[in-house]
Amino acid sequence: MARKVGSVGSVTAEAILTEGCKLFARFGYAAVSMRQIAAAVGVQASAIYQHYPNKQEILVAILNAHMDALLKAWDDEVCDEDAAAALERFVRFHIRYHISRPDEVFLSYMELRSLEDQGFRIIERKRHTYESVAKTILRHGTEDGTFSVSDPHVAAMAILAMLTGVNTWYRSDGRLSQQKIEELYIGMVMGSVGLTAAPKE
Amino acid sequence: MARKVGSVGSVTAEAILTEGCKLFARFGYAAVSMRQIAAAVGVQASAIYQHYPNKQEILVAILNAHMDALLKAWDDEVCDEDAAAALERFVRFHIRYHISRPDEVFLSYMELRSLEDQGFRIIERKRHTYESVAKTILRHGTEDGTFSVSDPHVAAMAILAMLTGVNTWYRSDGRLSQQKIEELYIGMVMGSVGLTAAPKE
DNA sequence: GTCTATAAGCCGATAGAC
DNA sequence: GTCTATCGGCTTATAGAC
Repeated sequence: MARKVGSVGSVTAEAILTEGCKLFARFGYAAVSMRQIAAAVGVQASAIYQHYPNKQEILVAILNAHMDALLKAWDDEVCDEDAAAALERFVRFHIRYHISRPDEVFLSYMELRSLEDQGFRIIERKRHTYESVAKTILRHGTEDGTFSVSDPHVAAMAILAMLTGVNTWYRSDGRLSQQKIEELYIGMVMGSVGLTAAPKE
Repeated sequence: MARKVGSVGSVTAEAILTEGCKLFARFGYAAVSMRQIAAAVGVQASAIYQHYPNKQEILVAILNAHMDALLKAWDDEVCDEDAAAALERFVRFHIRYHISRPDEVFLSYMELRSLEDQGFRIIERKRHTYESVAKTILRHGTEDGTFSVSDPHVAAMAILAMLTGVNTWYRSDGRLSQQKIEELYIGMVMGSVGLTAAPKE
């Protein structure tokens, strides 16, 4: 298991995040020891401190990377279109992205409480930025008369919770394909903002 | 702090659940020590073992009591009515009940992973029973033509996630009254199952 | 960059006095 | 029913060899 010779630091640093994410999601931040993470990576616990100053910074790095990747992925996807098409695109994007990273998603919802002051503020702000994506789509669609929404903020929070909830029951070998799930949720989301028919089909 | 004389065991047993719930919700099950719980109750750690055989059983007792109270509260509320009225009643009930017990709700979603085999199965089953309440309302309403729902199971999970999500942002001193929140969510839920107008107003 | 060894302290749980 | 005292084990983090 020793990798003393020929080991590459950046590989270890990356593996610490990958294995830490899996373990934190499975057992909870507080329940996972540095020894457990080290064992999963294939090094001794003390080697971790070459890459992260303490356990807390591992969690911060995982959540930061997740939020940055999420925001970047949406930036790559977004384009100019009407409100209904934008909402449909967002629903598909959110479901697809969140289903593909269940551990990171679970962590970023459940372990915010394990973050200390500065890390908490940074992650919370990035989360808020992502929530604003949904809120902005809903506000624009409401202002131009496409949607019938009383409170865009509440509607955004409701829709985000609904979509993220897929992760609690989705199984890749389950009854429904990802495509089918996207369509079911698009139907419900569109209905919830006052649109009766799906924009396509 | 000692209560050696005149202490009543059942009061301590109850306080352990109350304080344990607060602490577990705030810091996570694994991060809370028996000493912390004991300090919050006002006894020494060893006194806890008079009431619960170990830490795990405290968590099980908290979650069991929560699920039993939730199912009982719905049983007291339910009555014979049409599907739209039943769904509206359920939405109001779920929001009201969950807002009033944020710690228990957070725990029952986040610390399922901290439960060992038997406790997990018991709690999971009670959760499933509660999910069936929503599912049954949606299935009946779909069968009699009230709702337009493609998949009652997915719709139930989506609606439950949306409603439970209120707890992530609700503040009792916030912009919106509980009454107003219920109405906003009823509007969105009704829309998501294909009903355009609210049954009242 | 990773190792071994270790410091200093908290953990869950138990024994026995009152 | 609660206390004090304690056991063995595991924790985060550091020091110094290679």
